[in-house]
Amino acid sequence: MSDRIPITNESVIEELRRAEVRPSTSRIHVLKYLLAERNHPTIDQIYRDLLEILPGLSRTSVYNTVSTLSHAGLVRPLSLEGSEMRYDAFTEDHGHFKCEACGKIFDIDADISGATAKGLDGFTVNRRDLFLWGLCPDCAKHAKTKQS
Amino acid sequence: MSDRIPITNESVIEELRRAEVRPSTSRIHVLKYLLAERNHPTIDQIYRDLLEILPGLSRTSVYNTVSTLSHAGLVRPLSLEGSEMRYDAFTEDHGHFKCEACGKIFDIDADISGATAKGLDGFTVNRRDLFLWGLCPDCAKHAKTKQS
DNA sequence: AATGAATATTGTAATCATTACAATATTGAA
DNA sequence: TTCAATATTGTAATGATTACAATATTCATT
Repeated sequence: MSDRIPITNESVIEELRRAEVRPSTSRIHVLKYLLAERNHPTIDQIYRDLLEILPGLSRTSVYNTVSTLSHAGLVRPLSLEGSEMRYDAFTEDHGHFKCEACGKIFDIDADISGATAKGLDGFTVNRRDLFLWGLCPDCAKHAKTKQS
Repeated sequence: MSDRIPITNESVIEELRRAEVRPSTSRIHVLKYLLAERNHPTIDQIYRDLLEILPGLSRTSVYNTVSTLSHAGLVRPLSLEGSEMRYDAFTEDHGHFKCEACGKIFDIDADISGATAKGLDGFTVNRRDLFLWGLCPDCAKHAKTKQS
């Protein structure tokens, strides 16, 4: 999609420092992974993919890292179903579409900044997300006939 | 808030039949509970509260019931964080605000029907939800000074 | 009202994601 | 290079959810 600035270790380290997070090996790699892949992965996906680059990596470390990055505002946790959390390094306000057939998650650029709407006087909004569920174009095509 | 039509066992049974769901005891009580309380409860909350009325109730039964009701479109599962699912019997499109301090969930009537917006050609949208996180008025007041 | 096949519920035992925690290793300022 | 602060590891809990077999309930039909 949009491959703007190349994501280097150095640029990731800078981003971590800016957020006052110590740039340890796993933090650098996890954030870099999320920025590069944009795949809304689960902890396990991150763990398995990074294990090839960082042989000693532990699952717990991925949990800790992602938690640190989330608290620092560098990563946004997504909870589109009960089972597993997913993580997104794009923290500008945008929405997410989850295909109920293939499970893929798509970013959607709906404008939800205005959606703070009515009946929210006195509420402080820190984070917002628009979630849509349905069928992605590919799965919609295949399901045309055999709808459940 | 809006106590419109009184929720009777009979009205709930009718709603179940309309959705072609057999009105068993736990289904009637779970749906009635959700319609009456509007409290976005967890499975455990439903279980504990209904146990007083239905002494033999099992947690598994609440899981099954809520799953059946969800599939029938009578109940909407909410996943605002990783830990536990919550359930809402109001299936018209509306949003949810979760207070990060007290954990309470508020319904918000933001208009998200239009939010299907750009870049979604070919996508079929079945369900949508707008989630907001932040502080509710009460907690915002208390946190004025001691912000984390 | 009684019967019986289809379906729902129960309760226990898995499973799976996440967290707690103590031991070890790494980071970065001095 | 040294050292205190902090991060990572790995194992062992925890907590939500699911699988499943035994039992009970529902409801259409007698």
